[in-house]
Amino acid sequence: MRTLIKHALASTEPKDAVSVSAWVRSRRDAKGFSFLELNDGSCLTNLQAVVDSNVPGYEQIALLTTGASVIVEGRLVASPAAGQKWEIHATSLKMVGLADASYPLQKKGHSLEFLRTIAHLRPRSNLFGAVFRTRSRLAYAIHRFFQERDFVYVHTPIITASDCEGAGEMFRVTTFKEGSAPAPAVDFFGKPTFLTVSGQLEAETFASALSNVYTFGPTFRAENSNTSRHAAEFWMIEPEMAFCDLAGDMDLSEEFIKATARHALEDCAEDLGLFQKFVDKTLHERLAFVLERPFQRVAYTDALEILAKSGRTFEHPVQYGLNFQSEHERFLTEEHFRCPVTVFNYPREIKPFYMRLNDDGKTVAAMDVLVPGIGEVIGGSQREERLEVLEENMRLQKLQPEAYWWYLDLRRYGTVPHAGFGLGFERLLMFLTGVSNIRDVIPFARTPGNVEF
RNA sequence: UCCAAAGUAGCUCAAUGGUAGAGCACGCGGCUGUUAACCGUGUGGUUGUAGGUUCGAGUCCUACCUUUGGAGCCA
Repeated sequence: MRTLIKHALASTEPKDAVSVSAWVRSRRDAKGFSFLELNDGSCLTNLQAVVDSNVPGYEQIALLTTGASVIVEGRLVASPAAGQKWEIHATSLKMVGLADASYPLQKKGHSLEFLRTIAHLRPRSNLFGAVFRTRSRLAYAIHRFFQERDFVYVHTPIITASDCEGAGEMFRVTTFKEGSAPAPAVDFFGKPTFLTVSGQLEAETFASALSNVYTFGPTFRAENSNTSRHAAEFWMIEPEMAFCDLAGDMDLSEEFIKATARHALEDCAEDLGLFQKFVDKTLHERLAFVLERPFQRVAYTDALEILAKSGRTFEHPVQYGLNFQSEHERFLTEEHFRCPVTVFNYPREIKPFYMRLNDDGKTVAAMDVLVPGIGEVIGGSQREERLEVLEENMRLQKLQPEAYWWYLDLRRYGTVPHAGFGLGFERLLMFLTGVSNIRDVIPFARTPGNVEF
């Protein structure tokens, strides 16, 4: 039976018979025997196999170059040399698949740019193995976070007919053949359809029945964004809570960030060690800081004042009614507060129609969580639960209420104050791993002009 | 999309306008409980693409392509 390397390495005693199936990371030949560094992706650390020349299969040793796949059976014993606690002394060696000289991954380091061009092979590298193990563990942690708090997981649709969700350019979905342009009325769905840019509106319907819900799924934006923080396809997490106001929303967002940071530190310690060493020397310090301190909460107008009084000259104006620019967010999180910052109560004009109008009549109950290094990682709000106010908002933003009849129904039948937020999973991963390009935390990145693999 | 920078061997990088090189990878030989093994040796190039300037272009100019960084949009 196959033993995963992570379990072999975690062994507390020698074992007479283990079988390891893995890929060769490197081979070192000695007189009469060879060392094989084996990795099966179950953990960062390799298992060293010692293969004596009289072991069945040794005649193929010269073929076992970096990248080849093998099955090694043998005894797990304490290693006499420094560098590893356990090693396997082979009793049989079986070559499964060769990797010829064109195998592009070397034992030495590669640039992230090069590895992106071989996205099908990069999970075999130390860094990307660590990134994608961490991604998996965090996805699990996120489900656990919500499930433990009695949130219901809702699968909101990928295909939508709402063409004005207000969250960015959308991809068209059609069954029309290339080059043809018939009317949407005779297309598959009988109207224009798109890939979702957010599951929020649908999530609100379920929150209005099941109280606390969340979505966690793929999301699409057709923006021509060429940055290290944007992808055309990404995964978004959107909790939505009934009978909840903005303060409760901010509480949950802070709790969420802290829980995922704690989980990463505890559950992905080995992989985080790699990130700390090779990607971001301040990673542990930053995560510990996030865990220890409450996030700073500052109203939009107060944040404006901090920026205005900073003595800094910013490239973009600091003025009521304008969104914060990257330089402003960076100043707040990286220089002024030096920790995650939650900015709330934004001017009504710069936020979407569904955000709840505050009593001042000028601001809405919106909040953005800004983190050092990444910028905005969470955007959320208390939703407008009053039918008349919501309809007025829609008219102000030139939206047609009829198109949102089902969304408005929530306000007609047993409306409740409710709130939620959206969070980009990849941006969270960037924050928790220190990896600075979104293309390196998603298995196969889709960006303008790039859909290979 | 805008601004800036960069594209040279499979990878990482050198090369005053004057004969394209090194390390690693890979091949061969040697040595060794090795561990990014080591020593010797060999293979490896339409210098991103297309034009232009020049006696001569990897090097200078123009356009395009790609990548990176920053900006906008946002998650």
